[in-house]
Amino acid sequence: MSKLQSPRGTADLMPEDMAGHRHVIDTAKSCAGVFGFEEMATPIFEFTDVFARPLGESSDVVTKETYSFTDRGGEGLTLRPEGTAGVVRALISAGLTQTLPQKFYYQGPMFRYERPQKGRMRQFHQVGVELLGPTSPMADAEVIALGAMMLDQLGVLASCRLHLNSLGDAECRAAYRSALVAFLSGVKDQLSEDSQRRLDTNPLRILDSKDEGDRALIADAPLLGDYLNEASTAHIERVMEQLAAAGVAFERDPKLVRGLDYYCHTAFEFITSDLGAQGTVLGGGRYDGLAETLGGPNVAGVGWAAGVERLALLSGQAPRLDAPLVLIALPDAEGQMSTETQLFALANQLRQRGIRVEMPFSGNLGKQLKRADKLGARYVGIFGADEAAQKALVLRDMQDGSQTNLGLDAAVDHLSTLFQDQS
RNA sequence: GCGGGUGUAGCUCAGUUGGUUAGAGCGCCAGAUUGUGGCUUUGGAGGUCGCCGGUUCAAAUCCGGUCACUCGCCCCA
Repeated sequence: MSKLQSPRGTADLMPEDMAGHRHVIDTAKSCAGVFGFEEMATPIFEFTDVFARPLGESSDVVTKETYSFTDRGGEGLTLRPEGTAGVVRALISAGLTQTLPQKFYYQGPMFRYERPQKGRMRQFHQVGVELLGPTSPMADAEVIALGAMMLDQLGVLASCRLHLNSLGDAECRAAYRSALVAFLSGVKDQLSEDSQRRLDTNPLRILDSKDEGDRALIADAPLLGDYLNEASTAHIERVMEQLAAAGVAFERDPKLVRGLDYYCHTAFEFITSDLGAQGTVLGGGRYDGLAETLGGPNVAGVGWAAGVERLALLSGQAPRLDAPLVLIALPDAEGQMSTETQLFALANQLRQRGIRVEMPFSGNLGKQLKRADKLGARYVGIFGADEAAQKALVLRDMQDGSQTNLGLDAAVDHLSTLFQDQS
């Protein structure tokens, strides 16, 4: 086994992996397009503040999961751990806050310093969408419907459940938070070690604890739903109504809390049971305060991100290259390889018409036919001394072994139609 | 950062109570077949047994450490 390895938590995308990856990205992009989301990209690193401020100084993502460094000019930079903050920053930078709404789709690598396990890497990839401007619940519903369509087209929706919750606006979220902290502080001694720590850093997260003891305590805790004000209740009800109308199945999950500070109102996750502990396949929510936190104007927003690796693991087979035409050159009458040069010219003409053509680089006829078989070729063209004399190409059908002669003049047109019919 | 599991050929894996030259299947290369693939058959290449140290006459095997991968916790896509 070689000692040469990529750094921990990173992985090469070899062709078979890349096919699955590409399939997810292409599907996401085409679904986004139907909803009017156009692709954009932001830098892979930003000034550290871009992530530190909106994500919450104390959030785990910022305190222990970022790849941060100082560059040669002394700037504090951070490899992006998620996409939303960068997109909103770009919106503000470009002055697009004057021309709302804006709908963006993006895709690319993200970086989090974590212990890797299945479906969790230090460099991983996300596809995401952001809908900026509208405060309407329909924006939430639109974004969720888009996510559901993408998952459906990838064949993973059926094994996912959509969990939906409202975190309320800033006002009722704060009220609930203090009520929860008050309750939990009373039983602090009985909480798990992790949850005692979370009481300070992210108390809402305790609702989602996997510790048995915690779960029992939480059963009596105040519910977020009881603290929602009228506006917040109306908002989430409207979202649920529209999702139902669009045929998107969901379940209200009062314990769903997202880890990043900037979320408000609608929060949602599509969760699968097929990926061990890393069940969240797509997650997002509304983040109305984010733009202001970054120092921009007040711009509402809602969006989600989905893990490309996780989706690729779930969605199975992805399209690969078409079966090729294999052209085999044999020595001409003088024992030279002028045949190869003629075939190369033919290959190029066919390639210009979009046909995949392979010419083995060496080997006798037997070897090259074997190679053609491995490449999955249905048709093989053979061209040697006899064929050169007749100005013809032997076309072999690998399925039944039959062979026909094809005049060189007609070869390009004939093979073009043959391969177009095939696909 | 914390716990569990696993490291033997390119891949999937055997390898007995420690014993002499470490195996199989698949894959790869070549011959049988110098202009005809798949099937068959014969042969071949490919291994610091993750790494370092220890115990022993003797270590892939036992012990310690370390690294990597993996599963779970934390957190999240």
